Amino acid sequence: MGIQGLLPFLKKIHDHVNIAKFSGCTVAIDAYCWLHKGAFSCAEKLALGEKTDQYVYYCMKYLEYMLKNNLKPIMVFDGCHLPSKKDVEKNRREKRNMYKKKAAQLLREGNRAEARECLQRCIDISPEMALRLMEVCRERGIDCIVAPYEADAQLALLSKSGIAQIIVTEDSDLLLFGCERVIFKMDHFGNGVMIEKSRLNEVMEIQNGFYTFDKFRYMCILSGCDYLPSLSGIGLVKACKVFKLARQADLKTLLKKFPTTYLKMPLTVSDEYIDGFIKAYNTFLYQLVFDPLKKRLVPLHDYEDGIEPNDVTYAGPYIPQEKALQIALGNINIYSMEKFANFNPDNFVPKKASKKKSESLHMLSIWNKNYRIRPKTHLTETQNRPNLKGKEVVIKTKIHRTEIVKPADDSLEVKTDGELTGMYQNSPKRKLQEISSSEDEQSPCKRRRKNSSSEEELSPKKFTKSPRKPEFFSSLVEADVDSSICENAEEKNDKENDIVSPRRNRFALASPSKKTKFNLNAPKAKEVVFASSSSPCIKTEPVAEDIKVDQKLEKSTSVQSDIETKQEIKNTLPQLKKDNSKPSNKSAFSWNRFKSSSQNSIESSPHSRNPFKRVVSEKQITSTHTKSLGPIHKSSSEPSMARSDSQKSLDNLSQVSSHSNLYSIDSDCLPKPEDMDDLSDCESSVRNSETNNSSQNLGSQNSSQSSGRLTNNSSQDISNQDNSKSSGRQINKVDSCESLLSQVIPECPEEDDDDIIVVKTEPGTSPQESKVKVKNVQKASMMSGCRVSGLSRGKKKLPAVDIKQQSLKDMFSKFSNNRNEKPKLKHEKSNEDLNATPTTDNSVLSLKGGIQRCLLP
DNA sequence: GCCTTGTGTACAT
DNA sequence: TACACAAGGC
Repeated sequence: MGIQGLLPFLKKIHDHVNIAKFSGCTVAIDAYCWLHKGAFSCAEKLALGEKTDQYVYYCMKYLEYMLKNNLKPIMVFDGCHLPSKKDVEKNRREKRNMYKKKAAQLLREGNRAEARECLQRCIDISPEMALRLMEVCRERGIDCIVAPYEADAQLALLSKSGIAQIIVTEDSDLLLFGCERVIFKMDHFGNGVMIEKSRLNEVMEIQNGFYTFDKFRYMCILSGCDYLPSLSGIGLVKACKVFKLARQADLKTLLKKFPTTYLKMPLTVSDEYIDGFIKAYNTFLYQLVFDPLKKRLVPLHDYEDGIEPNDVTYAGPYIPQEKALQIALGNINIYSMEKFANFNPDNFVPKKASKKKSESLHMLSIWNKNYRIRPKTHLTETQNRPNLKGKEVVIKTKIHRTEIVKPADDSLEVKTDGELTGMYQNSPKRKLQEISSSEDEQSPCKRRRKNSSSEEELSPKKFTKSPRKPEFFSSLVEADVDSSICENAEEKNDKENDIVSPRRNRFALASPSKKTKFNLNAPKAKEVVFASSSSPCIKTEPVAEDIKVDQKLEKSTSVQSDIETKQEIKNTLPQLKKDNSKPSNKSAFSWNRFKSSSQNSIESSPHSRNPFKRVVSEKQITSTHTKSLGPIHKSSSEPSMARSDSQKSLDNLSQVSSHSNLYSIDSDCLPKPEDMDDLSDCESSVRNSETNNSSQNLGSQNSSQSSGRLTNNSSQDISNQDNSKSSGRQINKVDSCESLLSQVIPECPEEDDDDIIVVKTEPGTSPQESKVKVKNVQKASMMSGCRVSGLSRGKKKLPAVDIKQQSLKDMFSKFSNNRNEKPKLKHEKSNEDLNATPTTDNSVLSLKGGIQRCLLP
């Protein structure tokens, strides 16, 4: 989700680049983004449980481009769900389930196109899919790492530690985590939008010296992030205004008074919101990540004095080191927490890795003992660009043919002088002139700014248009530019100029009108605390729940669902030749996960706690204060608020405000690592209670199903479900969904002898009545000359697929060719027949469009 | 008029 | 997941 509207908000500092320019660098990639996009193209197959590698090929296209351009990609995968993000994940899961139900309903109604849309919306990337991609990547010599929690934080670690110089993602959160350079919206040809951390101040328009990265982070959190919903009526613009005007106020006081002081809004900020704010901030700071070089689980940033790991378990409960390593290597299924691979980097030899041996140690695998981080000198040049004034240098600049300036109707349009000037200045020829011209006294930064407005009007692919790129990248990459150039005296001048250059902070020279009204010397003690905690600004649902409990409960629910499924199959499918009782985990449409996903029984767990409920013990207050507090009313005269200062000022709040223990989130309210080992008892008790609940519900559900009626408004039901409903109700909901799908399974009046698969249509009906046959599949496939998914020609039986997936397949196939005129084949009915009384005969034939192919003359 | 918020749509092939 | 757009509040 990220920060809503952040990327458009940062448009001013969008830098259109091609990643090939970073040749020789390491690129860390948010693998989930590509997987998700790749899965989009094969959503149906995934939903139907068919084997496909389409999403792998999709990702490899990007990676091949990078390898070709001498980049070292590191694929970073998501790990366990973070307790802080539990609500977000739950909502996503519910949405996916809703769309699954909707898809089934639409298929039943014959609306295949819309059903496909729904299936695309309920794409879920399973650990198995991630594993498949990892396997292919490793064969190609590409490093992969699974984050203990969020890939975002893991990517940030790679950036922070210097392992990766560039991050590729679609998630704007990466900027909050502090990544130096992030490329968004990258296409297969490496074109994307780069945002640099060092330029964020240009957007916030904060006076020179008053900007800190923390302010940017505060702004984003205030506007609403994954860990904290925004206050009503507060978006990025208003949040920016607040931190633009605010100077030395400590955070808690600032949050209390900002609506009236800076925004003139009648908004009351509750203490709960402020607590949530601090937690969100800490989650960005201290989320647990895996350091591949130390091979240890570490917080993204070192804990400040006064903060103990147990205080911030919402940023990721501790995981034992060996387990964390196995997760990082991709050997543990992060859903089931069971081992499902056995990758050992010490023994592994990639088969298809590039044979070209690099001498650079930073190009080795990060798991290799000889791996070394790429020297920083190459990249610092990008920040302190050499002043080329008076220098004669040879610059190699690759002109990328990918840029096509679409003439559109330019020729027909009447251009203004400004536009024409802009076009001229942006023409490639002109740019080369600019670069090579030593007479141009403008700094690269000034040129860039000058042209930025006209760039907007020209081309959708602006990356090659930016006049800053050639010298920027040539300094970074091309060896022809003497790197020592930036070490001479002129660099010093440049640095001095940089202070006032627009590159650093174009708003640094604030006009008098922009002067802050904020009194820098106002003592914090005088800040008025607007005491009102009654505002229902934020949800106070538990977030810091133990992830282990979550996983175990999820598992236990899925065990329960397995039991139910098996029982159903036992009762209704005596003739089933293969055991389908265990739904395929490989499917994005996995019923196992579908069922387990609706669990919210954790809320009823004795271990679930409300982190917002604060119980402050005297011991904690003492420890927090003695450890972390500086002078209480220290009024810094320094304009720049360093992180440690802000941290201290935050700590000070706990004394000033009535709410003590600001930083020390009460450990009594949060699960501790040692708690995690004691939860197995909880698991069994919860499982038992769920079994009871579900069995009762199952009974009632069956009785309602036996009436032969569909709960037609089931999709509405699910969307209207109150989150606070009991676990029993949740299971009921799942059952109702199951019933829906059981209803969509087609019936066939005919009987035949070969290869019969029987699936349940309705509970209570006899197997004989509910038989649906797939007739002579092999014959049909051979006759038609088409390939039937999952069925080799030598085989006679259908592949063992989940029954409900099979039913969906049937539904799909029934409606897949409705619009296509085609002659009848043997065993095949007309379209009208299909619509009237669908049979699975056709479904087998028409899978994967095989019908069309076999009809070719 | 500015800003937030909700809805619809594209994403790949 | 992000963007574009429209509606609605202030």
